[in-house]
Amino acid sequence: MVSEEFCPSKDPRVLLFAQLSDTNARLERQLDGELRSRVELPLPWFETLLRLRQSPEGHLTMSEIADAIVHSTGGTTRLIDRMVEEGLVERQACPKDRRAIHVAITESGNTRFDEALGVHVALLAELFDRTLSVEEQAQLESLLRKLR
Amino acid sequence: MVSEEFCPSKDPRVLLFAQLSDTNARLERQLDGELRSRVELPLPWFETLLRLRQSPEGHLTMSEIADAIVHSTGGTTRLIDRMVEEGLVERQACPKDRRAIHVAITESGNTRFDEALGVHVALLAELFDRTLSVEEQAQLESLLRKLR
DNA sequence: TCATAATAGTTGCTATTGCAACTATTTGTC
DNA sequence: GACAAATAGTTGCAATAGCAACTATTATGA
Repeated sequence: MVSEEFCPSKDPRVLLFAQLSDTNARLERQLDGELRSRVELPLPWFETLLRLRQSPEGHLTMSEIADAIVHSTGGTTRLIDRMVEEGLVERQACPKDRRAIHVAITESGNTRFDEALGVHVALLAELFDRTLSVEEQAQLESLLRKLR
Repeated sequence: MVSEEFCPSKDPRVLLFAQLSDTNARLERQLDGELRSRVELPLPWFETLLRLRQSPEGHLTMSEIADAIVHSTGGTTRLIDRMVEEGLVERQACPKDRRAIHVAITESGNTRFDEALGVHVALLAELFDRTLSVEEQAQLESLLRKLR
């Protein structure tokens, strides 16, 4: 029995972080499960493909991917290894810097990603629209962006 | 080059989830690093101790912990194994249900947690207060709670 | 220019986690 | 009360990720 009058474990910032972490963990778990069972694409693969799609050049270096998906570079090497093996992305030489490697989506990767995106958007629409208005969603996005 | 006019990978809900996931990942990474280097307590251990502290009874069952920290029960078993080995928590028989196990913080666990909480709160204060007003922090917490 | 430092990526090793199968106990139903 | 179903927890196994050490290439600067 440790509860006291003044309890820093109930500091509003501690609770805010706990809420952020918890909400995100549940969301990611659900999305990951859905993506795996419906299109056999783990969430980290999906996120990687998403970033590649969002990139104007159509490719990213290993380090850019690592930063975008918040992985170590070592972890990213293995992740891309697996995705290459599955034929979703390919490594290309970077003409400007021979240390660097461009990772680009393949045709097959584009197809798989489109399927996955459908599942992803459908589930997000379901979850977000059920609990938050469009204005609240925008507000939440804005607050998170500030925080980052 | 895959960018098109109409691009569902820029759907506001996709961007909101990306923002949530990214913000959380960076925060967790920083907190984990800080907790490990300053008090040698990985973030999942900290979160477990936090939940135990917040619990009115002073103890939780394995399943309650698993749910609280969003882990599988198998993963939670191992996590608690390691924490027991480190002397931070202990397993106690549950008098009401012989299948269940009560996990409680030890004295040593309380001490370690208090140190960790100091580090945790300091870093959160730094990060949150630099980017968000108190009202915004409350607003963010409220939106996340709704979403969960 | 040449040496030094910084950067990009990979690899060996280890730690953590999830899933599915399993045991033990409790609950529900007839 | 007895059997089936549900629940609590653990374990074997495999997958994923991080860290530190390493190679290769590029940038810096005396």
